[in-house]
Amino acid sequence: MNAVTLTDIEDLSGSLAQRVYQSLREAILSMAYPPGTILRKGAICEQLGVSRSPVSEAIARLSAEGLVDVIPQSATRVSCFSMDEIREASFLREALELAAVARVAEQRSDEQLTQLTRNLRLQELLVEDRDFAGFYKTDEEFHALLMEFTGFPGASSVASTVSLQLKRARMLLLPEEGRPAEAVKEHKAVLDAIRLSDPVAAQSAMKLHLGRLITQLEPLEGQHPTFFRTR
Amino acid sequence: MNAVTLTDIEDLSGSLAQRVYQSLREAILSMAYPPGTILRKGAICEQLGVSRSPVSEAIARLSAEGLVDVIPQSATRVSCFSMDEIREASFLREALELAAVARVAEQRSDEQLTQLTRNLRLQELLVEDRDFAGFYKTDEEFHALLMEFTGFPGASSVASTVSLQLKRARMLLLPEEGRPAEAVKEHKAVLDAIRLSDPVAAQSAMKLHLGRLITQLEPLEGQHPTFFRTR
DNA sequence: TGTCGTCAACTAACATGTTAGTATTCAGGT
DNA sequence: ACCTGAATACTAACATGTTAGTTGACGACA
Repeated sequence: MNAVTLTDIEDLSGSLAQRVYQSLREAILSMAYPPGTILRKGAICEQLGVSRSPVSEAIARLSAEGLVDVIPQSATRVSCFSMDEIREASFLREALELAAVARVAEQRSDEQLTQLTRNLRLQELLVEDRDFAGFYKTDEEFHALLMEFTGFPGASSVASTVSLQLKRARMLLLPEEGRPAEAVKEHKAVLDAIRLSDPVAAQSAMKLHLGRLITQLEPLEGQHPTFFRTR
Repeated sequence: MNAVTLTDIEDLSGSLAQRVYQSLREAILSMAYPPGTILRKGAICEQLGVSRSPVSEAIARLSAEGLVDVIPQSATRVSCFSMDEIREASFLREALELAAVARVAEQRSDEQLTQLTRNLRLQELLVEDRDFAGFYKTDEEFHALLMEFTGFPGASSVASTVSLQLKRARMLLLPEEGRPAEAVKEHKAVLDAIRLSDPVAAQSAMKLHLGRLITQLEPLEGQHPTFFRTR
């Protein structure tokens, strides 16, 4: 059991520890390792063909990001969701994205506007083709572009780190008919406000958009009780 | 040379790695290890009387937080400031604190209001006594309280992680006559808006306050060129 | 004298051995 | 049957040994 669910680290670049980290992270975010799964260092070492050092470092990082809980001298398991943490992540993400979108609306370049427009066009095409996986990826890229266009290179990674739990919880959402099309419309509203250099309008459009996600996420606790921390 | 500038890990709690991390972090933030200082794992192990494992883990964390730069297979040094990074940290911090203060203004409890008021009173007393170190600490506590009172336990630590570079750069500021008294006034404006449950006023008061810090920090690049990354 | 290539010394990165704390199991007693 | 506690098996945490990449110094050559 527990066959090779980890992506081979040969395909990745960087230090061993870095590659192990990416492999584990991918497995956790994709729910290949569902919440509660116990991670055995020994098994991971064997599967990936590395020693315990890089695995330990990777797990330490995952622990810092809240993706795993390590119980001292005992075990380390994939962390369960908690609706409180999800709300917290949503709050933090909203704070960052609202600040970003306002800034971008104020001082975007034409080139940046073009890139965003192109991305949005792509979103429309993908939804039309009912390629939801592709849309999902392009959606994330849209938000990442906005963070990048603040001119602060680290902002994007902080935002994505802070919303890791959201990204993971989102995997539980069943593709809801018509939701992607709505999301595109909301993105469009954000982009229109940016085009008009109207930071306030951009913020409220973005706030509306982000509010939808947390609304979708709320009922999850009832639907997947086993994935949530019992209080 | 390079005498015992590290606080003894005996005084701290938690795992060894945790204690080493705290000790190093303290040394870097207090500028006992100024930017550019080369960290030798061997020397640190000797000073603290531990092996390389916990030291490596600690350095990995510091690296993730941007406090040290690791040059693969070669060396690890305390990271230099860059004004771009400082501006980025300021942007991120502002995003988080504005969101927090608005939320607190909207849904604070009376107990929380009391705690903030007590803190502010203490600030006044410390400034009156010209106890600037004490004021500095209470100032940070004020901001930490606001993050805590959002009801999101992790928000406070995210905010402080994000603004680590600000905290460090602030150590370079010479105590400017009258600045603490002004800061107290600005805090007071924030608190007044919170008392009146006026999120918009609270945000603009906070924005004003945080803007002051970055203004003070800007000239630092010229005053301490050796601490800044050369571009 | 200046430049290039080789070599030695040093460091982070990785592998592996050891310790100590935790949880489970199972025997013995009630 | 159920509670209790000692012994055991397992894990993370820590220590130490090994590898490999980088840097800087030194010497041969132009």
